[in-house]
Amino acid sequence: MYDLLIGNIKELVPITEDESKLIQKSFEPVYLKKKQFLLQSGEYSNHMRFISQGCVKLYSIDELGAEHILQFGISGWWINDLYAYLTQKPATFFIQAITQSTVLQIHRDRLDELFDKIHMMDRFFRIKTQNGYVALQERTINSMSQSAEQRYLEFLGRYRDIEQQIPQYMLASYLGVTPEHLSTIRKNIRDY
Amino acid sequence: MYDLLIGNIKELVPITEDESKLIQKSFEPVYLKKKQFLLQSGEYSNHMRFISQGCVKLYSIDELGAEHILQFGISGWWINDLYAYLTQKPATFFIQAITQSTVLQIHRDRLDELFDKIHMMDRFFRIKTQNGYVALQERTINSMSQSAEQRYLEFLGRYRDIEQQIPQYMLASYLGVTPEHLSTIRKNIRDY
DNA sequence: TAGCGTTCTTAAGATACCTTAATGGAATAG
DNA sequence: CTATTCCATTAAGGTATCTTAAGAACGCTA
Repeated sequence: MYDLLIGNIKELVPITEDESKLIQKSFEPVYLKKKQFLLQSGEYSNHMRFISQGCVKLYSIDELGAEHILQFGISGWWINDLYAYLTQKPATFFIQAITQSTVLQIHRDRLDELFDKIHMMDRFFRIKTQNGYVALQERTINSMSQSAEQRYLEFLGRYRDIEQQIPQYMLASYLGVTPEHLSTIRKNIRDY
Repeated sequence: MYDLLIGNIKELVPITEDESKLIQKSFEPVYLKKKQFLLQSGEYSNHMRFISQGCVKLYSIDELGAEHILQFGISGWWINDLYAYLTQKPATFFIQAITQSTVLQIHRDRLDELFDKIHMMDRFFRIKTQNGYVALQERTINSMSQSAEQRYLEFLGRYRDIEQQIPQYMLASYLGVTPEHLSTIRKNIRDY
């Protein structure tokens, strides 16, 4: 279970065997059933989270009660309400399991200890965050310059592995359209 | 000129006097006239850039020739086509001075040296990138859940210092609406 | 101070996407 | 296995935003 996590780290930075052991000891597993919450709006987010298995979603609910999915997470991805984690303020997002999932999480205090002991942990999270930033930036550009149909097709091309794990109305929420509209988009594509 | 840069770093992580000197030696100033480019699409982005003075914009141009502004940068902000910088591929974005500006930039090779010599530099960019990620995430949520008028008002509340340095059509591009539409939004607000 | 390019405004018609509502099929719980 | 809830589809009418076009205001520069 920890292999995926350690592999994820070693992919980007070198760590020693001892450091690897220390890291593993700092994470604890969380088992989630389908639809179970890992975090709810209003709670404090004191852990960094790595998805070992399954599929989860990060979303917010606006004043009108509508759900907006910011991010999906599958095996090998990190997920968090980063703002809440960093500021130690109550979360504004929800994190919920879409399928039965296993998450490895580390408490902020443990992680801060690792940051002080292991230079490469700072580097690892620097690079990870940079990559996440770039991906989010590209999504922003796409949502500004592309039609819903183009965004749908691009999502399919890039994340077919996620598309197969989620219901269509969640993809609609991620793309920023109504489920009805996504349905007509798909119909238009079918009809060429 | 370097005071703002060093202050920006010391705000987040502790560095020694020697390290501060080393950092300053690694950055070089770039002076930009109004409308001058710091980076153009197709070029390689080999520097991390800190805006010491002035106002610049980071934008892309889509297939239809329309400009989409991803980020403004003013005094004290970092700006880059991070994807191009990290992957060493040709840039897809432009960075252009809106007003006469001074930028402090560091070459990737120098920065990588700093990362190896100074643990706190990795931490500094980790935290900076995390903060940038959180800000971008909030912008994403806003563009998904709010009307153009709400986004305009929120921008005014948050970045009035930027709004005063840029023409309105650039703000329209940043908000993801046409200049004409922003104009009618403003009219509606005037008329209560 | 005149002239010219740049930016902002206004308005009419077009379009992408939303809202609501109804239906049938698929998944899930008892 | 059946009832019930959840999910995808379709369609009609509505709204936010875009496109196009024109003129007005602003700000350089000669």
